[in-house]
Amino acid sequence: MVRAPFYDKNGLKKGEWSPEEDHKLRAFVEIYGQRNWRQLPKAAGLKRCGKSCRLRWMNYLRPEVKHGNFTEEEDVLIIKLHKQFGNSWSAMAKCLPGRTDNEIKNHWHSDLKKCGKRNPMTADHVKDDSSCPNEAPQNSEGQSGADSILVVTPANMILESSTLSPATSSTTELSSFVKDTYLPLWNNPFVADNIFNQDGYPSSMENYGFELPLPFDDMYYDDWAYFLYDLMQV
DNA sequence: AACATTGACAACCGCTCCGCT
DNA sequence: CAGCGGAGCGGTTGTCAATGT
Repeated sequence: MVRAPFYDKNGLKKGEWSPEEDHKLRAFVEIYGQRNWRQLPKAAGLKRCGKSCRLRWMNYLRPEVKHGNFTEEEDVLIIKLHKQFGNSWSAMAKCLPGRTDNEIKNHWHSDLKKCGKRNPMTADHVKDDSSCPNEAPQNSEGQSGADSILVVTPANMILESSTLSPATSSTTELSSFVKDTYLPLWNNPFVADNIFNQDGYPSSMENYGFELPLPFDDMYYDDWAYFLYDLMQV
């Protein structure tokens, strides 16, 4: 299913990897770690270029890489993420533990793309939905899309709020309590960011002039991110 | 049964980014 | 600040299997 092995003019092997090569690469990386990919093949006794070794490790040999079919949940998430990130496969991969950018890209081109065409409703359904709170695309100025608000949360986590942000979406359905208490945080993301200490746990809110009956006491920053994310869905 | 088409996926290629000197 | 090298990323290709005609 892949290119037959061959040697290029520099004597470097290309094409399909043999089990023996896989074994050498895996053993070497597990002992010495992922660094200096250019030197690695020589040190590991592989007649491959560093790039090829890196790719093989990242996409296939890494223990955390999941092999096998994508689940329905993963499919839905990928469609949502594609709405959010476009073709930033690596960003999408960060939101899908165990899946590589290459896998997602292949899956998209071979399967999900045509699903979107076939069923535009699916695409509409996920429109403007921020499905991954971990990452958001930024332009060179560190901003996302023109109409977006960037919410920087702990650990440099960035939430992109599009038109669905609480400030602009169906606020009528947003309880006044939530609006009055959390929207100031929403609109002051850097304050929100500071409520967490370096370990990712919340510091005292009174330090920042907030008296919130919060779920914060035992709220880790991930929870906080998802809490904001949930607000966006209101 | 033979041939053509499509799907799936590993791997390659070229470009960009980033850190170091 | 510029140049260089390594790493990472996204697009593309090549090949085989499955399916259709």
